Amino acid sequence: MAERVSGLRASRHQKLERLVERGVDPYPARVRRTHTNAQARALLLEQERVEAAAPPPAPVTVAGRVVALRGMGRSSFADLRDGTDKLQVQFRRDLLGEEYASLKDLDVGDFLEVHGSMIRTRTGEVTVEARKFTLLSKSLRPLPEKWHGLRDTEQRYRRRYLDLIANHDEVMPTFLKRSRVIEGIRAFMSGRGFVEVDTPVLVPVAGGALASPFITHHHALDQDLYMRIATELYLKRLIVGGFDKVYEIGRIFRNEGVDQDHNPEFTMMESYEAYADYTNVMSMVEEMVSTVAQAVLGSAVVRHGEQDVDLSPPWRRIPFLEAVEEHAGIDLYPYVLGGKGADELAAEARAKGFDVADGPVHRVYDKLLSLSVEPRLIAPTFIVDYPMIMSPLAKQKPGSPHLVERFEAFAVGMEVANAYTELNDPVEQRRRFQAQEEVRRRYGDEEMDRTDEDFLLALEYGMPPTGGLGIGIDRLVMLLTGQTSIRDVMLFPQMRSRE
RNA sequence: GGGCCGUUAGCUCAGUUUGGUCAGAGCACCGGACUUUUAAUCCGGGUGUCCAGGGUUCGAAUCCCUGACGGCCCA
Repeated sequence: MAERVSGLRASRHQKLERLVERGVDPYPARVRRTHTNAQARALLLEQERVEAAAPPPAPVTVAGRVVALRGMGRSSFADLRDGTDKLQVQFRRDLLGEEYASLKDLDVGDFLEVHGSMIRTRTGEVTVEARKFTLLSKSLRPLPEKWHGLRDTEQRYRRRYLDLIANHDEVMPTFLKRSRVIEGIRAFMSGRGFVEVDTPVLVPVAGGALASPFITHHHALDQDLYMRIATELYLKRLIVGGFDKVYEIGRIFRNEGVDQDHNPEFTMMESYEAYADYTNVMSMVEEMVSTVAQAVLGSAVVRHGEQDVDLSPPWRRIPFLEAVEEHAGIDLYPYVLGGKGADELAAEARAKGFDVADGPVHRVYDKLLSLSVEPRLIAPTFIVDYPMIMSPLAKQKPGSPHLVERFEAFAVGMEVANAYTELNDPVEQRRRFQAQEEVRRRYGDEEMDRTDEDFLLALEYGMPPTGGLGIGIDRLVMLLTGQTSIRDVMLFPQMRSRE
């Protein structure tokens, strides 16, 4: 029973019916491809290179999507695209006979298998001269326009497959690079002796970051569970268990807004290295990012708007308090020492023209950093030594009781990494969690770290001094591909459902 | 959460200021011509829930209200 279709789609359905009437299977199960488009092209080039007099290469069978059709009467051309290349096909009535007429049931968007010889046309185009062709899959919808592609951002994100087809040359390379960035990170980490692990996504306590979790429920256990907001606390349990170097690349879920560099689910790489501290991690990050850039782009220099940004080590290192002092003109030291309070700081910040709300002091610190410092950090920069209140999982900096050994890495005005010398003192860790709970109660702020008793128990068994790292893969891909929206480096960014 | 902008044919977009030959163009598609095209070309054809729902009006794509979705900026 055919779906009732109207307008532009009707003609494709009519073609489909004609094909079925002729006994053609519009969706056959078998493909007899002998060469990818790239291989077929290479075959001809190789033959031309070796000797013009050499025997012509044997016929090939290629397959792909018809992305262009040019009818010329007794001869027609199609462009066939597979995952490797685009290849022209010529159909000649004198070579195809009766079969030539069935071209009229072919549409742009159909998948086709073509058997024929590799030739060069008079204009020099490498071409398959068809002797036989078989429909592999009938397309029932017209594709977006060939000149402008698909411009509507909403459609590009909601129907990414169309974006990939219509804007192939712009969009596909970004996602291929994304894949190679992740490969590059794995190679780098593996080369340094790190072991890749998988830890739970569904967790009883959403800890390890200052963020709101998604909540869900397990029916059989009759227990609420959370989607992880970090992998940190599980990876540290593994350090307790005796892994010296572990990392995980995985999806993280944070119940927060959507904007140009936030998506509720995103990909993070976290690593933990025993017997290391945050200075070792800094060196590793510099090296990793420039190595991956080199591997994926062939250069450690990326383009950001009008300027070149060199990712080669060493990166600039600026203490947190100095950075805020320099860019915001506010001396945070009295606040960090505890002499002055959060409301006073918020008032001072507002007096300097920063739009910050009253709230927990760590929020004001964070706001000042993101308003005054972050946008100016175009060249890769480490901000180091954060106020302790912002960083409940980081170890105190020796000699600076209110600071911790923490850094964040910034580039092109965006945070890309966060790392600590990990706090491994279980008594102190409990105290820090309690301080977080305290702030949560006082301000009703869900974005505070949560006490994870099972994690504290693990720490009590003893964790070696450890350097830990979290690096946002999506943002790293943005940095390396020059994209300014996280949606353009995620295949399926979060969108509101349409009703 | 606030502000601004957008939503019209399968796609890319005009048309909204000033309500009335405003249902339009290009590509795509359909019919015809064409044996070397590659944004093929030439001739003919408009295929539509103007985002949705209310309202104003003799008359609404256009003005007003509400809502949906998206983008950008701010928070």
